[in-house]
Amino acid sequence: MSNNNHEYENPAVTVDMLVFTIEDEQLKCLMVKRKEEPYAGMWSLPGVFVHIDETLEEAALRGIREETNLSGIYFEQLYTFSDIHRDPRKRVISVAYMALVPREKLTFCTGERTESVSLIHVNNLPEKLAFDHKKIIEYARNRIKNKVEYTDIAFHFVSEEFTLPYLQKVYEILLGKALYKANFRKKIITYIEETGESTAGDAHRPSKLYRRKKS
Amino acid sequence: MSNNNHEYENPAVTVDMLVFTIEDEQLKCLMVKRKEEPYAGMWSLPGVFVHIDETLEEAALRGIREETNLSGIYFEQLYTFSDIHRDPRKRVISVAYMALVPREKLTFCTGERTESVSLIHVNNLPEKLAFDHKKIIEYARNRIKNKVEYTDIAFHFVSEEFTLPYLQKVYEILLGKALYKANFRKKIITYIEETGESTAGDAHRPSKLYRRKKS
DNA sequence: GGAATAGTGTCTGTTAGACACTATCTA
DNA sequence: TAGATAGTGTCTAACAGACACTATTCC
Repeated sequence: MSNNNHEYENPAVTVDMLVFTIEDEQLKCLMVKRKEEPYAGMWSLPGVFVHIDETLEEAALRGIREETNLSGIYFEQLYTFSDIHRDPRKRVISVAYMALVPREKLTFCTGERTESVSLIHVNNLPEKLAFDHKKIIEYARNRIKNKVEYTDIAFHFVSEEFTLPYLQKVYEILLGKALYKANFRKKIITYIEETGESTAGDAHRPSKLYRRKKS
Repeated sequence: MSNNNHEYENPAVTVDMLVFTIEDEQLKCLMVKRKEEPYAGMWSLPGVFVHIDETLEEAALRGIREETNLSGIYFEQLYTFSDIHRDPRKRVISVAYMALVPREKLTFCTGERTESVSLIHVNNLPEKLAFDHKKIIEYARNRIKNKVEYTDIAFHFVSEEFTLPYLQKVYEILLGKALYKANFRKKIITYIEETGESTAGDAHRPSKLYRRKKS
């Protein structure tokens, strides 16, 4: 299949997964501590080599399942990274996929090829990450921030039923700025409907629960 | 390098280029008529296999230069397509790049591996295109339509100096709907400045020439 | 002056931003 | 009733949409 003419040698293709969630009022990304070289002992995004008989989406889901229990989640293709020396071993082109999940849906476990798995606060990343993964995470961070403004991706971070104070908090975390309560509610109210239920038990007024409107 | 285990066989990687421009008040895409199998005689996007020692961007520019004179143009990565059988020969993953150019900057010539090169009206594509290129073009068409609303990509279709009536026409073509002249001007005026020149010679009021503001 | 296109003024309804207010829970 | 958080009413300025008007050119 390969020969000495570089025109006919194929680069390897990987998929790197970014699983984002919100925990402790912070945007976090699932990362794994590498067991093997290169970058042994460093944090990296979970990733897999793309098999010859699977699509990128299938590879992405396979990668996610190695460390988590996730299925039926929202994810989208982010960008394809191709710097020549992004992997010190050989030429590797990586397609990044981004998943957004509510914290309650996510449980994770250490995979075979990893030392540990953890949720890393995106605004407080370790100084050095494996490969070009810092760049990839920053790219994703930016995409999220932008899309929050003109799409409904923020809803992927909350469960089916949610309170408006919490949804607002999510928006504030993703946008990185405070919002006016009354204005936020006026804008968001058209996309949601009351479930009829409320939270209760705290020493203050309970908040109503909402779900997204189907329309 | 490769063996019988499919886990270690690499898919081939190509870059497909979409060069968009506006001609005769229509959005058009540069396409080539294929000389070789597969899909000989059919229209397809210009594309190249990615060399082991070049980035995707470098490959994209190389692909563009085979049929055009373009350099220093605007282009962005569009999406990576990975359907298993998108290429009947073998497994090929393709990264699509999209370039936007004013018609005056573009000249093109038939490359070595192609029968002819032409600008195809995007709203009136041939019934069948090679590979999954129809899907790719439609994806790009959508991206352009969306980004016109919240970015300044429309400016890439006009030359450095332009009239407001023409710029409005470009917006209308990209959005696929008519705009009110007064409202369009009010919105766009903050991003541009007069050159001091005007068009002239027609049997009507000449229009002022503008350029983009740097700020 | 007439045909044609360039360019402006303005009214209206909607929305973003800011802020002050009222409501409901538990201890 | 105090403390805490949920939720509402409203003013203002900015903006989008719609439309009617004026301006400049060449014949």
